[in-house]
Amino acid sequence: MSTREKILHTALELINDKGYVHVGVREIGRALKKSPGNISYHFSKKEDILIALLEQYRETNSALYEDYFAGQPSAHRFLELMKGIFDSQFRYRGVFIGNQFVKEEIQSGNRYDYRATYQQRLSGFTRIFRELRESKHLQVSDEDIEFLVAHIALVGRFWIYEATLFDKSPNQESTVKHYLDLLARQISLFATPLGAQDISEFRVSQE
Amino acid sequence: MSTREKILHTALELINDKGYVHVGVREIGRALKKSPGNISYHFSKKEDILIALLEQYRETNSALYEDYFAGQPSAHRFLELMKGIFDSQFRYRGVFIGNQFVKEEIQSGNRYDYRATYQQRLSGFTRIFRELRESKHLQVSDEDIEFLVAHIALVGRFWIYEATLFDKSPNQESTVKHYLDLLARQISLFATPLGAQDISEFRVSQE
DNA sequence: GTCTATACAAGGATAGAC
DNA sequence: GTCTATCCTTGTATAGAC
Repeated sequence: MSTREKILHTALELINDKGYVHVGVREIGRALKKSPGNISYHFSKKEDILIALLEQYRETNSALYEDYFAGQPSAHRFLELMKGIFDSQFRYRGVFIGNQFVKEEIQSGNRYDYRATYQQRLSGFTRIFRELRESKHLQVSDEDIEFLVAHIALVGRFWIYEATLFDKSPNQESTVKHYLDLLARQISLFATPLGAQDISEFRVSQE
Repeated sequence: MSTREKILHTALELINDKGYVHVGVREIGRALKKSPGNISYHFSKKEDILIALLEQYRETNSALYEDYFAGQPSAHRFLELMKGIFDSQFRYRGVFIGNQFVKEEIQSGNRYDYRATYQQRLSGFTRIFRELRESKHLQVSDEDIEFLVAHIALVGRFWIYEATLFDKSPNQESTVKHYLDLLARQISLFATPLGAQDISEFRVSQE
């Protein structure tokens, strides 16, 4: 593992544990028995570490979406996709939580074009729901789809904040299960009998 | 207005505008033509300013809940309550957004017992939905209520994060309207004809 | 190209004079 | 209640060794 990769690995662990603002450049160096200046050599700004982690996260997710779109649309496979995304968000939780910076980076769009990725994700979800309508898993109007997409955009982004709000280090399995369950119940409200069966099968498979 | 109140007022403005981490003690002092040491005299730690603002926010909200529970339960009045809460969250948006600290304060529970307040709010929502069932506005099982409460807890806390994610200073009226609308649509899914009429009346009144 | 040592600036916190 | 002076930590930049 290169020094750069080691830094990212250690930084993510520390950030998940203590939060971005409380992890100093000196501390990352100490954990790796390197000098703080060496960290600066690989990442000239502390924020650059966060950018690199965000990039890793985005690549993981893009692969998950590609997998989904390569197969047949179904409520079951959609929930599997969401489980993959939630697991990956959990792994990178420290990157999202409690730092003004990610927000600023998103707003400035200088280095990490989050806005474009986000728009892509939203149209991805719109496409997913339209396909689930065509495949008779969901019975939804265009307005319903808009509503569901807005819902997923919010829940899918902020569940991890809520999960770590009262519990500093929650259990990944039960936490992801809880929020997936909420999501499953939400789309159940628009499911056809076929979709409902698919969803209940998924929920059983997660027991 | 006492110096203490002036500090809180100015700090909230600056924090809403620039974010907590980017507002320095020296800067608050400069805006008030006071020395930084004087700010420290009134609030020995920068975090204490945030605590005091959280306290103001909580008091505003408690009054709103009391008003609601003093009257008759209805879907319309419930949405009015939520509008009051959303407006107040908007006013204090900088306090919630982009700082690790509020989270830590919640977790430690040293000075600001957020956990207890939060639990109160959750049982408040459970009560509200049970009453709306009794008054024939909603047709919900106990499981549905649990689901709706979980939903409101998440959306009601994090909509303001989402709203400021891509837009640094969003328009209060249209933003609150958008998220209230999502909320109205969500409870519409469980509404009786009476409740549905109540909800659509509310939506019309917000045009 | 990789790393260490070190200097500098900015911001929160504190002691003590008035 | 208010101010000045000072300390300490932390992000950042750079000179120079290997």
